Amino acid sequence: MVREGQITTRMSNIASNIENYLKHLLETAPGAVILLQRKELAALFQCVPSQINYVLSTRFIPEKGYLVESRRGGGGFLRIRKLELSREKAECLMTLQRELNREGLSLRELSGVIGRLVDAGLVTSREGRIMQEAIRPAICLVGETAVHRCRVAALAGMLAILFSE
Amino acid sequence: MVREGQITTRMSNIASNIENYLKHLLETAPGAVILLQRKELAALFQCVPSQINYVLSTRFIPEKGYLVESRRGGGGFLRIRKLELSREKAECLMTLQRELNREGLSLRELSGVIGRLVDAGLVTSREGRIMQEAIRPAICLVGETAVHRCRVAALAGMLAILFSE
DNA sequence: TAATCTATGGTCAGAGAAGGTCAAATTACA
DNA sequence: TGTAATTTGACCTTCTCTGACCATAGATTA
Repeated sequence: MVREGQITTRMSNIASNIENYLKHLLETAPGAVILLQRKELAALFQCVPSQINYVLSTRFIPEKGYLVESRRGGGGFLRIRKLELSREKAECLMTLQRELNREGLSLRELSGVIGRLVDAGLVTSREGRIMQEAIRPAICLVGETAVHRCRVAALAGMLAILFSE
Repeated sequence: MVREGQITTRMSNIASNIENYLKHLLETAPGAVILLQRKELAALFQCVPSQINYVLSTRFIPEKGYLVESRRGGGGFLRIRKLELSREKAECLMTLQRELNREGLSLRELSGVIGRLVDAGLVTSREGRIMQEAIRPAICLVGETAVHRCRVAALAGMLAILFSE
């Protein structure tokens, strides 16, 4: 459980080097967006490509204010975006997301987070319903294709909300 | 994931280049209809003719609001039309929802459905971004099993979207 | 008119080009 | 020394590109 500012010793592992490199790129990038290729980045740091995924999945997550998109196949890419948030918003977001990562968080509690956003006027009630639908547990999500099925179910539910108005 | 039209930068591949070219033509074409020949387009982009079919069948599909007609033989042609979908007609999209459970539906296709809703004015662009985030494959699911993490990741991503505005 | 020729576009399977996932092995740290 | 973070590679999925072969429309000719 490493927190910024507590690190006194080494930063000399590949993951941190890549992290720093990407953050530097993001700082100087117009729009705080960078576009790159996994294998090139891996080649640059002389590591296996999956190392890049490790870095992205541990350092460039929404909780930390980053959004990552990607595409496979020829012309594939990774796009990393740094969200530019005001101080208050960033803090509020942090708080909420810290809450999300607590262990054993129930669906009801997730749902509660959305409810509070609506109450606070940060999210319209319609947006709130869309989000509720997105996290509603879809029945029959057994097996390995669970994640994709989860997405399909979420989208189907969101469509239902949208069309019910 | 990637929603066409929101992309600001992209890795270059032939398919995307052709896609952009055609969309540009469509934007400036009276009646949102263009008429062209497969082999000429292929020659323009220095690719095999079937590449054109690939682009048409992956990017200019009804789900994304395009209609393609063609004719073979001498004087053959391709006609591509961008459909104007009125809000009233949007109930057609209900069919899409029925098709969401079709096997082999890719994330891009799911994403395309959302894009279509935005285009149709059924969904605000902000709502669209929320929804895109909800179906994006959580890149932070490494080594975890899955569905609940997926929901948490989706909500985290949606929060990030909401706070970035 | 029927047969044939020629100019198009269509289909499909396979190769190639990315990125994604998982779990075991290793390393760093408290 | 035990736990968490990192590193790696085998294997998977998705997207793109190509070419051989197919189908059709219109023009030409017998």
